[in-house]
Amino acid sequence: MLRGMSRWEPDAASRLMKAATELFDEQGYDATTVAEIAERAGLTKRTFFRHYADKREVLFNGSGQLERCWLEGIEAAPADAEPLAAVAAGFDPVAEMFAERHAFARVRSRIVQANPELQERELIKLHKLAGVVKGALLRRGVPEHAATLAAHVGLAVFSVAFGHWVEQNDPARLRALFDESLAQMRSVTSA
Amino acid sequence: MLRGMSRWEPDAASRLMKAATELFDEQGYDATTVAEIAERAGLTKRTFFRHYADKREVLFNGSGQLERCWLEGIEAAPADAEPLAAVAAGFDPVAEMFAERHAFARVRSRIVQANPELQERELIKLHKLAGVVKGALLRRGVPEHAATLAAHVGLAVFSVAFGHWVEQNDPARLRALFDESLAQMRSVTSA
DNA sequence: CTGGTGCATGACACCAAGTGACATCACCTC
DNA sequence: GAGGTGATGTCACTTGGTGTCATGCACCAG
Repeated sequence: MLRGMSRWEPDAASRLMKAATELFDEQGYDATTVAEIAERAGLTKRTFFRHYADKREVLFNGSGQLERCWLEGIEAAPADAEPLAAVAAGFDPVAEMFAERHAFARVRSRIVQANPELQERELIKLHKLAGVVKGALLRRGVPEHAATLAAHVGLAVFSVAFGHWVEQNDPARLRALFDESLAQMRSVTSA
Repeated sequence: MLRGMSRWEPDAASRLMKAATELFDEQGYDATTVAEIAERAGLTKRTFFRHYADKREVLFNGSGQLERCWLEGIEAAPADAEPLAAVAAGFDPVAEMFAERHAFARVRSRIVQANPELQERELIKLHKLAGVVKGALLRRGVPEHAATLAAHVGLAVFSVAFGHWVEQNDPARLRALFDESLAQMRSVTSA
C-alpha cells in the first residue's frame, strides 16, 4: 500500500508543501493561487484541500511534530524539576529536531513575516502549543496558575531564541540560543 | 456634512456592526453571509467592505479604543513606577471604558470563542496591543527585554481578568478582577 | 437659480478560497 | 476475475473580497 503505487507519484502532501513554499518565496503568498501550487505538484486544486485544510496550513504542518518533541523532553525531565526547568528540558529534542531544517526555517519565516494572515495562523499555533505545554506541567502536579505562567514564559523564551536563530547563519546554535534566552528571562524576572 | 445627510441613514458602520453581532449571535459566524449583514443594515455587500476590511473586522473595531485607553493610563503613571506597575496603571481607564459594555462584551466573547478564525484575529490584536504597551514602556526608559516581558505579563493579567469578567454577571467588578489577577501573577512570579 | 464638485453608496462583473457529489482507476483480497 | 478500498480527477457551486463605473444628495461658487 505504501510501496509500489505506480498510478500516482508518492508523497503528495510533501510535494504540495515543497511547491507551495517555492511559489510563496518566488512571488509572494497572496500572488500564489492554490491551483498554481497544485499544478506545480502535478495535482489538482481539489486534492490540495484534501491534504491541507486551507491555503495557510501548508506552511504549518511541522507544528504537530514540534509539540510532540517538546512534550517528550518535558516528560523526560526529573520529577522534582521546577516548572520552568521542565519546560526548558523540552528544548533539547526541539533543537535537535530543527538542526537540519535551518534553510527551510529561514525561508518559511520570511514568508510568514511578510503576511498578516500567516502571522495570525502562527500566533494561534503558538497559543495552542502553550496550552499543550501547560497540560504537560499540570500532569506533573504543577498548580494551575503556575503552569499557565511557566508555559507562556517558556513560549516567549522559545520564540525569542527561534527568532534569533532564523536571523543568523549558524544552524547548530539553536540550543545555545535557547539557553541564552532562558538566562535573560531569568535575570529579568528575578529583578 | 455630518448633519442633515438625508439621503442615507446615518452611522452606517455602527448599523453594520449591530446587524453583524445580532446575526452571528442568532445563527453563528459561519452561517452568516456578508450579504445578510448588509441587508439587515439596509446596505449592500460592497458597502460593508468599504467600512470593514473583512468579515471578521466588524467585531474588532473597539481594539483601537482599548489601545488608546491603556496608553493614556500608562502615561499618567508616576515616572518612577516599576514597569509592571506602569502597565497596571492602564487598568483604571480600561475598566472604566468597559464598565457600560458588559452585555455586549459577553455576546461578543461567546461569538469569538465559538470560531477559530475569530480567535486568530483576537490573538493578533492582542499581540499588537502588547507591542503598543511595550512601546509605551520603552518611552518611559524601560530597557528592551524588561519592556517586552512586562508588556506580555501585563497582557496575560488583562486577558485572565477580562475572561473572568465576561463569564460573571457583575459589570462593575472588572477593576477588582484586574487587581486580583495582578496579585496572583505577582505571587506566582515571586515564588 | 444654475452649474460644478465631492463623497457615500449602488450595481455589476470578476477572481480566488473552499466544499460537496460523483466518477475513475490502480491495487488488494478472496 | 469480481468486488472492495482509497487516493485522485472533474465539475458545479457558494462565499469572501475587489475593481470599476454610475448615481444622486449636499455643498459651494457665481
